[in-house]
Amino acid sequence: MSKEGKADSSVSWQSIRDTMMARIRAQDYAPGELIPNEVDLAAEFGCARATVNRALRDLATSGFLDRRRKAGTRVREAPRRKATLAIPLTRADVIASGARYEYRLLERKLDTPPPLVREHLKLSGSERLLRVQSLHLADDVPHMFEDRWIVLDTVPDIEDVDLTETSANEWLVRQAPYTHGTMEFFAETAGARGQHLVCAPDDPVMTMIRVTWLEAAPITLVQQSYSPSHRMRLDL
Amino acid sequence: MSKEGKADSSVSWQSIRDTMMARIRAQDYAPGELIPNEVDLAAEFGCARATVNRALRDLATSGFLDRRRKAGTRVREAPRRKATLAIPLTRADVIASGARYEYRLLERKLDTPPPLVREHLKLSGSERLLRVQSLHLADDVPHMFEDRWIVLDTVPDIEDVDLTETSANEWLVRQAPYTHGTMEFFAETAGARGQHLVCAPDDPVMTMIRVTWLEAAPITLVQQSYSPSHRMRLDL
DNA sequence: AGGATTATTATGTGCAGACATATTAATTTC
DNA sequence: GAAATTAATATGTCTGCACATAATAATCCT
Repeated sequence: MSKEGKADSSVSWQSIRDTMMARIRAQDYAPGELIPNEVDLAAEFGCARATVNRALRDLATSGFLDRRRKAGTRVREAPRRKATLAIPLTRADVIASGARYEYRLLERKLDTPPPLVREHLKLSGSERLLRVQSLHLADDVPHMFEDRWIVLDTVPDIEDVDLTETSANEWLVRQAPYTHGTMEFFAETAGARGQHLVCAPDDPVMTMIRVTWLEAAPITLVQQSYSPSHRMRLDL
Repeated sequence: MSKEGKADSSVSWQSIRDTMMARIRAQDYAPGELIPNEVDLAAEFGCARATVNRALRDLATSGFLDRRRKAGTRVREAPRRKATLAIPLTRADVIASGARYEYRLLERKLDTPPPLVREHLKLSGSERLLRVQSLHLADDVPHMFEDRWIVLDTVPDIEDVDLTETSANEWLVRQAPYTHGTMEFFAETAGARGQHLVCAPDDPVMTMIRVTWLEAAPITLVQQSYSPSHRMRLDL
């Protein structure tokens, strides 16, 4: 009983968020229904409207509330909850799992892309492309096979980088920030990659294709195939 | 030339965020380095500190900046960009893709879970479980096969729901909000599910296992296997 | 010198007030 | 009665100020 002079007299936006979240869960506010407006809630909680605003804004970006000016705030009927999937940084992910990480450059050469890659990267045909294939291991076991195409017109500097030590991904993440991109996940058979991933050609593997852009200029397309035993885990 | 009296005199937090983002991209602030503090930036932009704070906070949650009290704000060396993966609401997803959605209940019965399911849900053994298998179609083509276990002790109400019309997922999303959960993605062979997904037993399919909880009580475990042609797409 | 104590500083957050903006509701006009 | 105008309202955001908090830097004491 000592320092309840000031800080305790005001209410934190987190506590309001938690209280409102509990009410939504308990269906004190029915799904689809309007909740009290910010002024009323501020009066109820005994705080400024800005504090309520911060709490409700947070719940809205988390997908539990829908807010519109004048129309008010209502509880989402089917809360669209999202898991955040961080773009894989294989080295960090492997080390975080407690395993020893190793990277092996398999091939690096200027190459002509197949039609599918050209289409993904929206290439005109005159661009120079660097193709890099590599293998990432966890505790000496093959973890992921990577086949990458890099548009040298967009990131010319990478042509002089030694990719035997640093993976292309790590260099690009640091040196070539992208503005946007897309990811695709699907299952397919290992095929020839089974050789690198130490599995049969008809074993199922999870493959991710990622394309990144710097505004309108394509940077890289990478296809990563994970070892059959790998599972991608996400928290909700 | 009319209404530049007031609104224009203040700077929006979005414009500050965009300016700072451009500087990070252009490496005006080097990776790993401190950027000016909020007071200085506010002076530069001619706005209140709170406005700068909002902009920088946004960039921090997007993964481009690291902020610590007293230590200041610095540019992340390897920005950990995240894609938000919304939990699949199959009906909405199929319809959004422009296809006709159809749902078929295949089986619904009280059943005893195999050890793997029991382990995932941390069951003691005394719980009653409802097992629901269903097929979701897009334009009359099998899209996803679902095998679900529902813990009736946690959501007793679902025992009386007619699951021939409404899928268990849609009911649960609306009626049984969860506090947290996990998702796992991996590739496997279709096996017996090939019968429902109209593919060979050794065709590779992408499977997701999702477990959700209401505090410490398990709600449901669902295993969804997608048609071999399906690709999960995300924007970055 | 080493360790404990005391400033100092940058971010985090709260408040009251003001105006902006998007919508919806009410009202007027034809 | 339909269309156009006007009013009302809830959220969005900015300002200026104050104090809280965490972490570092400086200082003091032995």
